[in-house]
Amino acid sequence: MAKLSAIRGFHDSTGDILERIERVEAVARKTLEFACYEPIRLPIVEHSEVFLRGVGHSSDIVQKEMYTFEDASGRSLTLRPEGTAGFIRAYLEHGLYKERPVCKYCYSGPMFRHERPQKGRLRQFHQVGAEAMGVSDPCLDAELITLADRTLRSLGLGEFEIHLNSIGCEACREPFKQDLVAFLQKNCTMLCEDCRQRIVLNPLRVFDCKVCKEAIEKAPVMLEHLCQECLEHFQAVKACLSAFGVDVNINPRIVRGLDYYNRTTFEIYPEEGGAQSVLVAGGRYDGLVETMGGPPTAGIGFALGVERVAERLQQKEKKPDLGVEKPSLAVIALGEQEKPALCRVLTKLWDAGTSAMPVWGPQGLKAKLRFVDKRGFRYALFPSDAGRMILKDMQAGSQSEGPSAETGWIMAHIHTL
RNA sequence: GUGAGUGUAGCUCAGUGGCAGAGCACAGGGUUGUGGCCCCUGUGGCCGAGGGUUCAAUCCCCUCCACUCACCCCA
Repeated sequence: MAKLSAIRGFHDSTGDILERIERVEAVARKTLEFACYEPIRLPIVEHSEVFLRGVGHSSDIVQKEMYTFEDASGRSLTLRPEGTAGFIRAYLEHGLYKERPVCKYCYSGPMFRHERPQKGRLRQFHQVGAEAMGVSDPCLDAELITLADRTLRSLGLGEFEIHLNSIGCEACREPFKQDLVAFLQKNCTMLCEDCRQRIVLNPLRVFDCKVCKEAIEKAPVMLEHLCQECLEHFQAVKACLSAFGVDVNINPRIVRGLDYYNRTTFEIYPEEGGAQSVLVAGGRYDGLVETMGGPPTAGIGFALGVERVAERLQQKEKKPDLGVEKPSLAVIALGEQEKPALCRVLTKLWDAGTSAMPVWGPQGLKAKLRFVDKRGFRYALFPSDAGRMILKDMQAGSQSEGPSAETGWIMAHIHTL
C-alpha cells in the first residue's frame, strides 16, 4: 500500500512554527477587536457563484486557481480562495447593512488556491481579514491601514514598508486606460511577451511586471489622471494617515489583482523582498456589494498573510523568546504498583491548577528521568501509596519528601522559588 | 501551466557500477531503580516508484511521482 502523505501545498505545523502562526493570528485579531471590529466566522466552502461573482471571472484566481467540486446533489462548491466574497455574501444574506449603516468585521482562517507551491505560497494558507462597510469616508481607508500597521508593530516585526496608491473609479479609469493602451502600443517593441498580451487583457497590470520596468517608466500613471473626487479622496487618505502618524510610500505601481477594487489600494512589504513577500494587501471595493446583488454600498478591507508574517518573524527572532522559566512538573510512576497513586496525585494537581505531565511506561527509572530532563522539566515527582512521596528538583539536584495524602507541600515547593 | 535543482536511517546529510555509511535522535549497558557530561553496544534502509542497459544498478539511461526554488500570479 502506498504511503499516506499530505496533499501538496498543505502543511502540518508544530513547535516554534506553529507558535508563531498562532501568535500572528492572535495579535492581529486582538488589534482589530480592540479597535471595535466585530469577529465573524465564515464558512470555508461556498457555492461557486459567490466567488465567480465576487472575485471576478477575469482574475487568475477564478480562471485557474480554485478548488471547485460537486457535492452529492450536483451543486458546484468551492473552497474559498479569499475572504471578502464570502463575507459580502454573509453581509447581504443576513441584511447586516439594514441593521447598521456602518459595520466593521474581522475574521481569520484558511484559504485555498490551487497554485504551484513555493516559498511564501501554499495551497492552504491562512489570512486574517478586516472589512469595513457602509462608509466611503477616506478616514476609514486610513484607519484600516493604520490597523495593519499596528498589528505588525505589535508583533515586533522589524522594518516594513506600506505602499499606497489610488486606481481611481470607473469614471476616471476608462479614459486613462485608453491613454495607457495607446502608449503601450506605441512602445510595444520594448515590452515582454506577457505585457503585450496584457495590453488587451488588463493593461493596468503591466505596472506589476518586473522585466518591463524601464519600458514603462514614462508611461502615464493612474495617479496623475484621477478625477477630482478620486484625487480629493486620495489626498484625504494621506492627510488622515499623517494624523495617525503612519508613514507610507506613494507607489503608482500598486495594482491589485482582483477585479473589485477601486480608489485606494495598498500593500505592505518587508524592507527587502519581492512580490512573494507581500504581507498585507487591501483596498477599497465600493462596487462589490452591488455586483453581488445588494444595494450600492461602500466597502474597504485588507487581508494579512499569516504564514508570510510568521516566516518574517522567524527571520527576525534569532532565538525563540523563552521568557520567564515556568515551573514544570513530571509525575513518574516507577512501576505497575505506583500507577494508581500517580492517577490520584495527578488528579489532585490538575484540580488545583498545577500543570503536570504523567510519565508511565515500561522504561526504567534512568530512561524516564532522561526523558523528563530532555524535555526541560524542572521537577519530577514520584508518587507512592506508602505514606510519603519524593519530589526531585532536577535543576538543583536536590530532593524533598512529603506525605502522600496531600499535595499542598508539592505546590508550595514548586511555587516558592 | 513553464523552467531548474533535489529524492539514501526518525532528522541532517556523506558515498560507490561489486556486502549500505556518519552525526544527531532512539534503546540498552558502564553506575544491579536517580537525569545532564563521558565511554561502550544495539535497533533502525525495497538508496522515491516503474522500466531499460549490464554478469552485476542506490550509482548510467528513460518514464512517472514527490519535494524545493524560480517564472506566472497572489496573501
